[in-house]
This record gives sequence, structure tokens and C-alpha cells, in this order.
Amino acid sequence: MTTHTRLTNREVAAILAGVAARLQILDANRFRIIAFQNAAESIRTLAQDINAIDAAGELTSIQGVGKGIGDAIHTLLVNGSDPEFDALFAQVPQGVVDMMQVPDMGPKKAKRLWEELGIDSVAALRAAAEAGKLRDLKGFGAKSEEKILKGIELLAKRTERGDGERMPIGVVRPLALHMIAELQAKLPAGAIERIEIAGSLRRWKETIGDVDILCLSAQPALVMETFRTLPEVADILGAGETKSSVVLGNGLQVDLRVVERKHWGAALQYFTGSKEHNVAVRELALKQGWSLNEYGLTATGAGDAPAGEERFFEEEADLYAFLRLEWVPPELRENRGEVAAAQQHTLPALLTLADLQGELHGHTTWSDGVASVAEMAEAARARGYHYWNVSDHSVGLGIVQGVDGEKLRRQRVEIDAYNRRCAEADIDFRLLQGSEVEILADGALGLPDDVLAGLDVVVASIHSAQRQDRETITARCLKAIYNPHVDILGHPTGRLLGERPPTEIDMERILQACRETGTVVEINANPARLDVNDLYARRAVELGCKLAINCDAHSPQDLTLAEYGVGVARRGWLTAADVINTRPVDAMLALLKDAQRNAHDQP
DNA sequence: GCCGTTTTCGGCCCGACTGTTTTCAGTCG
Ligand SMILES: Nc1nc2c(ncn2[C@H]2C[C@H](O)[C@@H](COP(=O)(O)OP(=O)(O)OP(=O)(O)O)O2)c(=O)[nH]1
Ligand SMILES: [Mg+2]
Ligand SMILES: [Mg+2]
Ligand SMILES: [Zn+2]
Repeated sequence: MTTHTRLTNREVAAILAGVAARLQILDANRFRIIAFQNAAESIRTLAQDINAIDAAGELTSIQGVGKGIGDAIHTLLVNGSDPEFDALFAQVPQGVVDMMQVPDMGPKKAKRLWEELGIDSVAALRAAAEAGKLRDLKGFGAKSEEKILKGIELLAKRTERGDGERMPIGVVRPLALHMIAELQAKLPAGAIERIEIAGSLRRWKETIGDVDILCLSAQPALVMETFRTLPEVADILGAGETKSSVVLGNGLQVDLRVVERKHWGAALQYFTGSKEHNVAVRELALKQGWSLNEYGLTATGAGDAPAGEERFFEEEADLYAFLRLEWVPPELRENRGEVAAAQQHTLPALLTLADLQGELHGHTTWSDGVASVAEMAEAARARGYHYWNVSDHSVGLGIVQGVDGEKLRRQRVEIDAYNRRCAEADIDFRLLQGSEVEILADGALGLPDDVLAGLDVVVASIHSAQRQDRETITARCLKAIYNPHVDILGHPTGRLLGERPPTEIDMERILQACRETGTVVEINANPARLDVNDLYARRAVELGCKLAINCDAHSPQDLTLAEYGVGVARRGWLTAADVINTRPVDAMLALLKDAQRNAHDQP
């Protein structure tokens, strides 16, 4: 019996991060601080509910959670608070922690301003800087004040955007590609030998903190000068000999690093990250007697090579190979087991965009799509697909004109006619007829079973009453999953990146039910959704589920979004075998039929 | 505070850029 509300993974992670921040300000042991940061990050990126893990007594199985932090989390979950954490939170005000969000304001500066000038909020910091009160402090000058004011402005700009400082990959990626194209166009031919996106964008993370670009050039100064003067650049944060940092008008930061050829391999490895992956690889290198930085390896003397001996790598793969590691696809570089797998040479063969044979969720003018059935089919064929499931919305969705049984009968005629034309022209393409059937508030579906039975592939999803409590919305989806006509659970968590948090749905129970019934879990590739995300995708496969990658296209252009879904899948360690729409149409349909035959009654 | 195909103790990644530092700390990548 608990009297407090259940803490989410995100909330527990935030508390641990808050502890780490306060320990930083109090100048605690730096490894203790890192331990709390690591535990926070680990829990933030956990696919399973921390309460369930605690209930199973398995907290210390979480990477970075040992006895100390494990016990504290347990106390937190059971009592709603932990006395030692409470003391830390009472000791250092939130406002002082908030000050560390200001660029160039770290724990040391925040501590001194707090202790020596009593500044305990970003607002107070701004006032003091504007009044010129900071320059009296040793180590601070007029420039520091200026920088702090600029930093506060930048912070405000970043936080006024919905979700805070990170932007969805779907927004950032086109901007980054555009900047690279501009750079290449503005520079003389040959100035850029190689240029590549690095950082979280190369790893296809769903949100991007900043863009990182690596460039190989014999004229670094020219490249960076050109970069800093691109039209979209609003401000220059830093400009040194090897790297520059700028801010665009929309608040997005872009970092450029320029290197010479012999450093390319190590530099790309470094700049791709993640930080946690880099640390893991560098620790492994040390065990082999080599110190790794962004230039290459230097022997420490602890191994066979004499101390000071250097190794350089023109290609990233050469560096991994030297460390006796399989080359790690960037999407896996999150220190979630990939380094160990690379050592064993057991990394998964990740699926690729080219593996997709068709899609199973998309819309036409029969509901809220902007193109006809034939137009969408042509677009799908142009993508190299061999099938596409017409899954217009069912009735039950307020604003959208739904497709009922009668309309489906007429739509079937149109689909059959298109397929007949393909067959006559000997074209290996087939339209399927389905529905994106609404899971109504009580778990009933927006179409009757006898109508669903006549469809090829049924996607069930939620677009309304998304604020139901955890038990209600989970039971609602379970009911749909156990309907034998439902083939795919569409965008299961309902989140919209930067706009709407996921519903309270218990994904562990949902995924277990999907595995039980053979219901396929969707990776909705629309970059506003990316739902399920990488973590749930990986968990789904662990539990034995199959997945489908769908653009949920409402227009022909939307089909280009598939690459974002593939990014999620690869980050979830998925192979082609895990994703049903990598199969030819008949094999894919046979798989769904099998699941239907083996369907269980809902317990 | 966490962790272990060399360890249950003794490690824990490494460098660029900035400012006022007169020799390097702080912050960030
Ligand atoms: N070895 C090492 N590499 C780091 C560290 N911090 C950052 N890096 C590397 C790996 C990162 O992927 C890369 C770019 O840094 P960013 O701060 O931009 O991080 P990243 O792009 O991964 O995520 P983001 O979405 O920008 O927050 O630099 C560090 O502390 N140590
Ligand atoms: Mg970045
Ligand atoms: Mg960066
Ligand atoms: Zn849809």
C-alpha cells in the first residue's frame, strides 16, 4: 500500500541527475558524481518499468546501479523519497542547479556565485551580470559577464521550443544535409576531401542536441571560415584551429571539426560517439596497452609496443580492427552491450532500408491522405516496394472522415482493378487492403469483426482518449491485441516528439501480449512519432515479438521517411528477420495468418 | 559509487578552447 504516486523511470533518472548535479556543486568525489550520472542515464534509457524491476529485486542488474544507488532507488520507490537525497536537495537550491544549464556555467562557477554573491537562480544571475557585479570576483571579467548574458539568451531561445534543448531528428537532419551541401558549393573543388555527419545524427538518435560535422581538408582555416559565414549562422560560439561552433537562427548548435587524412579514422570514431561508447572503447584500448584519442593510438608501455609508439588509421574500421573489435554500426554505439558483442564478433546484421519490401500502414484520399490509391501505389513502386497496404482510418475518429464497411467494399473494387493492371503488365507489385482501425475508449474497435475479417492487414491504433490512466489504457490495447483480426499495433505509445508525452501504457505487458498473440509491433517511421522507439523495439525482439516499419504515409513524399524508421530499428539491434515487411508479400501474409491461427483467448 | 575472460581493490577517457591564468582551471566536446 503506497500513499504516493508511482515514480516513472524518467522521474527516478531526473532525481539521480539532480543528486549528481548537487554533488558536483558540493565538489564531491568526481567518480561518485559520474556514478550517479551513469545510473541516471541508464535508467532514463531503460525499456522496462523501474518499479517492476524493483519488485523483482533486480535493481542491481541495471548497468551502473550497485548496492548503494540500488538501495536508495528502492527507498525512493517505496516511500516516495530518500532521506539522503532530500538532504542534498535541501542543501543546494534548484535555482543553483538550473544555473548550470547556462552554457559555460559549470559547477565550479555556479558554486562560487552562489556562495560569494548569493546568486541562486538564472534570473538573479542575469540581474547580477547586467549590473556588472560579477567582474569583482576573482577569475571573472567583463567578458565573462557578456558571455553569461549571451548564454542566458541562448538558453531561453532553446527552452521556448516545446521539449527544451533537443530537437527531433526529422527537423535537424534536412538542415544538416543542407549546410553540408552549401559548404561544398561555396568552397573551391577539392577543398573538402571528405565530409561526414557525426555525433547523435550519425547514430540516428530520435532527438539531436547539436549537429556534429567532421571534415577532411588540407585547408582547415578556409573551411571553417566558410562554415562560420554560412547564411543561416546567427552566432559564433567558438573558433579555434581544429574546430568551430556556431548557432543557427533557430537555436540549433552546429559543431565542425576539421582533420587531416591520417587522423580521419580515429577522428570519426571520436566524433561519432556516443561519449559512453567512446569511454568504453578507450578503456578497452588501455587494457591492450594503448591510449586512444581523436588522433589515434599511443602505446602506454603496458602492452607489447614500446611506450610512445603511435598508430594512425585512415578508416574507422581499421581502428576497430586494430583493437580486435568488429566495426560497430554507429546506431549501436551507446554502450549498451555493443563493445562486448564486437569483441565476440557477435554484432547483429542490422537491417537496411533496402531490405524493406513494402509497407503495411498508409493513407489515401479515402480518409485523410492527400493522394489517391493509384498515386500512392505508384509512389510505393517508385521506392522499389512490392506491396503497400491501404490502411485508411476507420470510423470512430472525430475529425477524420472514416471508412466504413460499405466504403471498404467500394475501395476494394478500386484496389482490385489496380492489382489487375499490375498483373497484366507483369509488374511485381500488389496493393493490399486494410484499415487503421480505431481502438475506441473501451477497447472496442471502430469496425465490426466481420468487416475486419475481409481485410488483408489490420492496423489498430489509438488517436483519442489518450489520457486514460495506466490500467485503463493498457487494458484497452490488450483487448485490441487479443482480437484475432488485429495484425499490427500501430504507434503503440502515442507520443509526439516535442509535443506530447507517451500515454501511460504499460509497454511490458503490451509487448508480452503481442508476443503471445503474434500481433506485430509497429515502428511508425514518421519522425514526429518514431513509435515504438529504439528501446521498446529492442525489448520487443528480446521478448520474441515481430515488428513492422511503416511510414504511415499521408502523401507520396511521406514514403521517403522510411529511413527514420530504419534508424530506430537499427538502434534497436533489429535484423531483417525481426521485421515482417522485409519479407515478400506471400511470406509476410503467411506469417500473419499463422499468428491468427495460433491466437489465444485473452486471459 | 561501480565494477571484474588479468582484479573484490584500485582503478575510473582524453583533448580543444577560453579567459586574465602570469602557468592553468573550468567547461565542453
Ligand atoms: N571521448 C569523449 N568523447 C566525447 C565526450 N563528449 C563528447 N564526445 C564525443 C562523442 C560525441 O558523440 C561527440 C559529439 O558530442 P555531442 O556533445 O555533440 O554529443 P552527441 O552528438 O553524441 O549528442 P547530442 O545529441 O549532440 O547531445 O563528441 C567526452 O567526454 N569524451
Ligand atoms: Mg551532437
Ligand atoms: Mg557537439
Ligand atoms: Zn495512420
